[in-house]
Amino acid sequence: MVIGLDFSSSIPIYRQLRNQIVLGIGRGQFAPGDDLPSVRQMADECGINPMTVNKTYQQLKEEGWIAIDRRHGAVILEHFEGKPDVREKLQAELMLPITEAHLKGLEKEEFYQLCERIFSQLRGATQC
Amino acid sequence: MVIGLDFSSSIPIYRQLRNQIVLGIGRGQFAPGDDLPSVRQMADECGINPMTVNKTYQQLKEEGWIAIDRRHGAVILEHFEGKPDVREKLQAELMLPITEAHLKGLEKEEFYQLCERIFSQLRGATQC
Amino acid sequence: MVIGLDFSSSIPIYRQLRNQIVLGIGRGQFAPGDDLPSVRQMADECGINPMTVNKTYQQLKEEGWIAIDRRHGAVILEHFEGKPDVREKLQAELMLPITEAHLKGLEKEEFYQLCERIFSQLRGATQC
Amino acid sequence: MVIGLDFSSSIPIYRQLRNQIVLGIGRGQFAPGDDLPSVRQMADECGINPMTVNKTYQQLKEEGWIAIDRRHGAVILEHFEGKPDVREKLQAELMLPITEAHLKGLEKEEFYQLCERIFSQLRGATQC
DNA sequence: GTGGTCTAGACCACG
DNA sequence: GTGGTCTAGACCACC
Repeated sequence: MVIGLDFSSSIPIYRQLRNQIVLGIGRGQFAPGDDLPSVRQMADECGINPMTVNKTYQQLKEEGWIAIDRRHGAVILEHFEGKPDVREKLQAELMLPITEAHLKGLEKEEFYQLCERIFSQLRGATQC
Repeated sequence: MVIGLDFSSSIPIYRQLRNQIVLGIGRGQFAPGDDLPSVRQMADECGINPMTVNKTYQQLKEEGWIAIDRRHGAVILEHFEGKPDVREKLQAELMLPITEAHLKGLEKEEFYQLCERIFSQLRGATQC
Repeated sequence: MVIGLDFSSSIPIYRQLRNQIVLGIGRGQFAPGDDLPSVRQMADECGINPMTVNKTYQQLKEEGWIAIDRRHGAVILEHFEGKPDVREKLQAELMLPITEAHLKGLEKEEFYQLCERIFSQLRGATQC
Repeated sequence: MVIGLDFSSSIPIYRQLRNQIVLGIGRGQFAPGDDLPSVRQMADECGINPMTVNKTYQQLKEEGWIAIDRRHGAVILEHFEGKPDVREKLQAELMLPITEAHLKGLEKEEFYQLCERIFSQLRGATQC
């Protein structure tokens, strides 16, 4: 797995790393039961501080994506039953990008095509 | 226009304000040609410092949403044809929320319903 | 003569107007002895405040470009013998744009071509 | 590097600082990959407020001269291939000074000598 | 240590 | 009246 980090982004590194891992799970590059690289290994690969990786892993654990086992390190979990506010959270996250894209002239159809493309890259997604 | 700011959010105030204004344009609460409240006025309304509002306005100007006329203050612009990378930006912004929602069990259909609801609130959007 | 003003520019209007008039003199659109429009007329044409035009004219007078005659209004002068620091001032003004253009990859030859083009538009310039 | 600021100039400090840094890059005093002093350090050296330096750095970042790395602060970038309108921008910037100098009697040859002198001070410039 | 944000209050130029 | 700039001093997140 290749992790792309942008050190000059305004998004903190630990958060970028977290996002990349979640996307990796979505794409099927990490399957439930898989181990994540150890904190050190990941830190070396990415050229960042182990503390930063640690923070990422703690967050992923709190969010229910992984379990951290003293003996085996971080393991991807099977079910991601997080908080039940998926819809509200999603709506809040979509509102701004959709509005901006609309104002900049993007057609709704084109928007849906784009969504389809994203869905098609997801593991186990219903193809349309 | 009522601007809702969350002072305990991790999103900077100047950015929240910027987002609220863009959403306002999307909803048609601000129409092209309209004046935005003056920096001081907006600052008073929101209970924040004028410099913070100033930063927001500068950003909106750079992004092409408004022009700051020496004589009349800030005015909403007509065309928002900014950079041609609307699609790429949108895709980058959608990737993560869609992936997360999918992994948490949200069906694609439900996702599209949610998008429709957002679109239906936009000024001049094609109703489906 | 058409005056182009940008009301959202960071350059004050009175200064933009001053620059446009100097450029007009350079192009030969205003010849020595010509009258400038009256303050009112100019203000109307440009859609700006007469006070602003007044400020421009005062500045042009101080800089030695025009004379302001109570009876005839503003007249373009023949000789523009300003302060003798033309070279130093010019060097200071050229340093930054040349450096930036160079750093952005503009070749020296291209730069000189561009200068030639500007010179060729000047009244009474030696053609090369 | 010595930064010369004129506190009585009409050009804002943050802009003067920005210009000085770009000139420094042009002269080779800052090479790609070099670190700029930290915001606080630069502020101390120049005797100005850190926020002012911050504004300069943000502007340099937006203009593509530097990147602000979360870990190491500001770094001079390698390529300055920004917007493709270098020529137009340059022309707009040269028009006025050339016109004024011409009207004040400066010969074209003298102008070119002056340009040569500026070019000769640039890092990696072709000597003529 | 770094940069990022925000405030309060001041002063200035512009129109 | 408007926006633009600057300061001093504070607090925060990140690494």
